[in-house]
Amino acid sequence: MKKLATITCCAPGAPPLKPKEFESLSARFKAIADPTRLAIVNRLASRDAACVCEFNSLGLSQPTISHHLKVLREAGLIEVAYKRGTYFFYRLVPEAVEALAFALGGAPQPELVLATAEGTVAR
Amino acid sequence: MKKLATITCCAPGAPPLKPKEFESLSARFKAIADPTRLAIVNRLASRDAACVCEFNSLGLSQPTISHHLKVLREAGLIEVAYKRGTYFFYRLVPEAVEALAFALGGAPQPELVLATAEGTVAR
DNA sequence: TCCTTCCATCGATGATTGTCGATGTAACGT
DNA sequence: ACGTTACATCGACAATCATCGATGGAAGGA
Repeated sequence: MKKLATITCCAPGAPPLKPKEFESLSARFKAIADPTRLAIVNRLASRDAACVCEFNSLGLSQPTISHHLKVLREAGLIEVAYKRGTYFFYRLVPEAVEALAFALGGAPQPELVLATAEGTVAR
Repeated sequence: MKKLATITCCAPGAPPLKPKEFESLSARFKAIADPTRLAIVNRLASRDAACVCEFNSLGLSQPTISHHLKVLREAGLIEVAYKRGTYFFYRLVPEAVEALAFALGGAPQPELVLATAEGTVAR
C-alpha cells in the first residue's frame, strides 16, 4: 500500500525541508499551476468521473487536452476511472489534492476523509 | 480593507469556477510551484522574518533571489516586514498561504487563525 | 474487411520563465 | 564627498512549456 507523503512546508511553524522535497513538491504544484489544468481538476471535483470528450468545451485542441491530462496523471492528481468503448473516463484522486493542501498548512477536512474512505458523498 | 478570496476549486464537491478565477488562482499557484521559491517560503515559515542576505545560502545569484522574492511578493505570499539600514527583512503572509490551502480543500487550522491574529506561536 | 470515432503520442513552434552579469539606487561609515 | 554594502532593475540567453497538426493505436459498427 502506497502512502502519500504528508509534508508541511509553507504554513507558519513548518519544519525545514530538504532540497529533494522542494523538487517533488514543486513538481506537483506545477501540475495545478495552469489555468487549463485547474479547470480540468475543477470539473472532475464536481463529478464522480468525466469523459475526456467533455473537455472539448475548453476550447483547446484534442492533443492539448490530452497533454494536460497526462501531466495531471503523472502528478497523481487524476487517474483513469474506467473505459467504455473508446471513451475514457477520468476521476480525481482526492488524497493527492489533500496532500497538497496539507503541504500548505490546510488541515484535512473530516468529510473529505470520510468521502475518500467510503467512496462517496460529503454534504 | 481587502478581503482575500476564499475559493474552493479542487476538492470533491467544489463548485464550478469562472475562467478568470482559474487565471488568478493558477497565477498564485505558479508562485509556489518552483523549488527555489518553495525553499524561500519554507524558511520564512519557521521565522518571524528573514533577511534577504540569508537566502544567499541557496546557491543562486543575488539578482535571481531578488527576482524570486518579487514573484512571491506580487503573488501576495510574502511582504517586506521592515528595513534595518540596508538590510531588508521579509515575512510570510499566512492568510495568502491559507487561501491557497483552502482552494485545495484544506480546512483552515484554528491555531493558524489564532497565530495570525495574535502575531505568534501555534503549537 | 473497411471505415469511423476517441484518445495517445510525436515533432515543431512560439511564448513563458529561470538564470546571470551589468547597472542603478538607497543607506551607512569614514 | 567618497567608497562600500544590500538590494532592485535591466537586458540577454538558454531551458522549459503550452499549443497545434500529423500520425498511430484501439474499439466499435457496417
